Amino acid sequence: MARPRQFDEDVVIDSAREAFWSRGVHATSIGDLSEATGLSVGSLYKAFGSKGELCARTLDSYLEGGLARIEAILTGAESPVAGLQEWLGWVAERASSDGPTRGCYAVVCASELAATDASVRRRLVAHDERLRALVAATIAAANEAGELSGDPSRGARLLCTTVNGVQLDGRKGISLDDARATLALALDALR
Amino acid sequence: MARPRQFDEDVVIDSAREAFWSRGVHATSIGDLSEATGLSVGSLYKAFGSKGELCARTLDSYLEGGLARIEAILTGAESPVAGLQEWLGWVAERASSDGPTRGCYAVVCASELAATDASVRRRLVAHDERLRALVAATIAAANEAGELSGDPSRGARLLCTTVNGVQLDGRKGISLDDARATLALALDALR
DNA sequence: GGTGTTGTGGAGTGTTCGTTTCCAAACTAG
DNA sequence: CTAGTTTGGAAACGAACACTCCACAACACC
Repeated sequence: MARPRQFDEDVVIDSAREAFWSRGVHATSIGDLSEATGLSVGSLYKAFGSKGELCARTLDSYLEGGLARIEAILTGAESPVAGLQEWLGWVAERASSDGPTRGCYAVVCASELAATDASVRRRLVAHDERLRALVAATIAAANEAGELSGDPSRGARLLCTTVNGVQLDGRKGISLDDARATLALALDALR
Repeated sequence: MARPRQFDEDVVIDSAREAFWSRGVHATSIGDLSEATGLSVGSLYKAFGSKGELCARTLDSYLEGGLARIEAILTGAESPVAGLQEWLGWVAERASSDGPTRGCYAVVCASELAATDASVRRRLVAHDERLRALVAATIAAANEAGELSGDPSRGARLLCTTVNGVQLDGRKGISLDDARATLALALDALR
């Protein structure tokens, strides 16, 4: 009954996230977003309401996609420990690629927004809990298989925290080898 | 020969850091800084040149003070491992105190500025290296004493990365017990 | 093909930003 | 006391910000 959209919302969200990610959230202006997405300022506002809401959308899709990806890795591997290793390897590659402007988008949002924006903080905390639960379940399965030992929930916390730390290192620049070695050592702590 | 300053530069820097820390660097305006420090806008500019330079000063003094503190803890303890434990305990307390607006100031600067400001990045990388060297030396000493084993430089990287991760967790909110347990587990990986 | 509805994009909104300027007050040295 | 210098602070600057509005274009429906 009316003119259809000329853009794919998901594509726009991905482009916007790229912009937020590389420059930082506060340092990215609406003009930057317009340039990055190819949409005019007016269209951005009509589609997403505000800069904050657009940012929230980019974070949500990032978290959701990441969690699904991790779940696929963990459940698709040959053994629980192999799954964990594959996940950590994937993290190491992400953290060390593309120079110092990368790291984890959630980490960027956490340190820039979590202190002032309660809804972002809630989102991040909820995601952390889901991820930790996922990892803890995998560790528990590895324990049953005799591959690991120790408290799954504490182990999950160590792994997730170290993963975040490595991604923060990635923001400052870290080599693939260093990232891999650090994460492997953290996994060793659970044996 | 002229009117003396009515403020202590170090006190002003500390106040400015508090403001940057709680609100985020980009989200803190000159007006906020003027209110936090008690100095007028003009005086701030006369004394520090620009917002960026003032921020750099707050980061430098933070890094320097932190490193000195850690060195004192590590060298003043009864044994190398006791020193590491004391350091990690101190980190856990800092990360879990004062609600979700804390965490590590260096982490805030890293994720907000490191991607775009090369001089900040260099500063942070240099500090990381000095801290890792300090920790690696302590681990090496612990190895000699038979308290720990394994490669000191990799162990230092794990500890420092996990410390940063815990401080990032602190930004989102973490309990003292969780912070302590996570760091203790990381230290266990070096046994 | 006309009609109605929605998407689009650019010009324009008021606000706030970081920064500068200016001047009077405050203080020291002689 | 006086001359000389620096501080402190209010007002003002242009630029950039997030956001709005409106005329027009593009399509679905009848």
